[in-house]
Amino acid sequence: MSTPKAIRGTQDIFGAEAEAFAHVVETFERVRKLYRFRRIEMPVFEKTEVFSRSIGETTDVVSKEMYTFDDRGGESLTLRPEFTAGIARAYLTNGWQQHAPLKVATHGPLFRYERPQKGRYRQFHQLDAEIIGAAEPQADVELLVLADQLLKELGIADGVTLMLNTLGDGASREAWRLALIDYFRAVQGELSEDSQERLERNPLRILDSKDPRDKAFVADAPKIDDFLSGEARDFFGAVTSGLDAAGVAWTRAPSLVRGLDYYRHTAFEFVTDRLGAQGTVLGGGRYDGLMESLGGPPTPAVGWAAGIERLAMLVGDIEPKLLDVIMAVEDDSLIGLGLQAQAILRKSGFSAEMIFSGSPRKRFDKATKINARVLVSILTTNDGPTIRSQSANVSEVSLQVETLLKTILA
RNA sequence: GCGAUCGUAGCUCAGUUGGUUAGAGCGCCGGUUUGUGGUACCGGAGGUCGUGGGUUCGAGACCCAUCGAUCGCCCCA
Repeated sequence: MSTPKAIRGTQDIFGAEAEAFAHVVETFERVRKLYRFRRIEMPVFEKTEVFSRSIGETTDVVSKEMYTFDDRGGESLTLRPEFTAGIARAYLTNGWQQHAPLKVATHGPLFRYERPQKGRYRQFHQLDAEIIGAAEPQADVELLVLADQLLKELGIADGVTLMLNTLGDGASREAWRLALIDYFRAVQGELSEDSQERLERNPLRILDSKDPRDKAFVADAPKIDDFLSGEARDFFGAVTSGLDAAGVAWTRAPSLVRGLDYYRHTAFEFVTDRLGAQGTVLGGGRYDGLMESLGGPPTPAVGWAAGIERLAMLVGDIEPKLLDVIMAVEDDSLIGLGLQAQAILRKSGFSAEMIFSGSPRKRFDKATKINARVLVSILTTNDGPTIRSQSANVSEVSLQVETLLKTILA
């Protein structure tokens, strides 16, 4: 009988990596509460149109990366490739408008059919924070300050830079897009094959091409700043001055664009060079047009998502807290005594583990190999059942543990 | 979807130009020793060499396909 293999691009996370993963999530939960973002839980799948209508039919995510299937009733469903669309749908279908402006946060698995590589998986995990129903630039600022504090508390802010741009309002963005098409079409033959194709589908994407043939032209390409309406310029100015006031460092990235169609105004990425090709660790922006694409009223909103795996890689190994007590039961007739001691210790708030299998003579040796504050052996001596404990360093914990253990045989 | 590198024991790996019964360390199990903060020695279990074809007298090694991993492209968090 052969054992079924895990699905390509999925991960079974264990040990130090799992601890780092949990640390990222726990830190996010702690920080998000400081900013009063409310926790929400979302379904992992939605009707396919939730994503296709909001993210954009022509995007790579929708056109070739979604896990889409018909359920038994013949309805087309899709495993969520991102959080934002589902949250927008929930906002509309649950009447969450009554809570606007609504600050929400969640985290969990997402699914995209991509070629796995470093920091990229088919089932991956993100943190997500959104503010829905707030048109003010202060909402953008709050979200970015939250992101900045999260990275700082994870201890990885030093290697990560906030790249910031504005895409302008709908009209600004469209005028810029047309100017880019004009500009690049003139040199179309000299662009990379990928960019020649992008020219039709998503010309903004040419701006962050890595191909040197494209980079030569990107430098002199039309700048969004020349197409911004006065209102859009003021909005971006308010975001940047807000960040300055809050002490968040940022770098203007005039060619930073977003891959999804719904973004307007503020667009940002926190990037690092420590993760190879997958350098974006947290990204997002304002998506004022999204609610309308789902049939809702015009609703301003901003949000971001962060890759938990990528953050965990930057955080590095997190060692679990040192074990308080390791016990070796060196006599099978005393296992009950060991269980009693273990229960008392754990109920008193100390972590404890017990070795009671294998050769009785080797149990103590095994116990010594496990790093713990207190080493306890339970054995039979001339005085009968005996509990001995010792610790490398006398500490509050070791004293309390010894006191507890003394009560057992007393 | 495209390219490159790689798949040998639970883990890390060795295995010569193709040549007997595929090895080591760690880990695991047992024994002896030691006798209380990581002792030493002896023994044991564990492998259809990712999978399927092919070449050959003979394949872990060579060829093809396939699955998977890794790193890029692309995409994105």
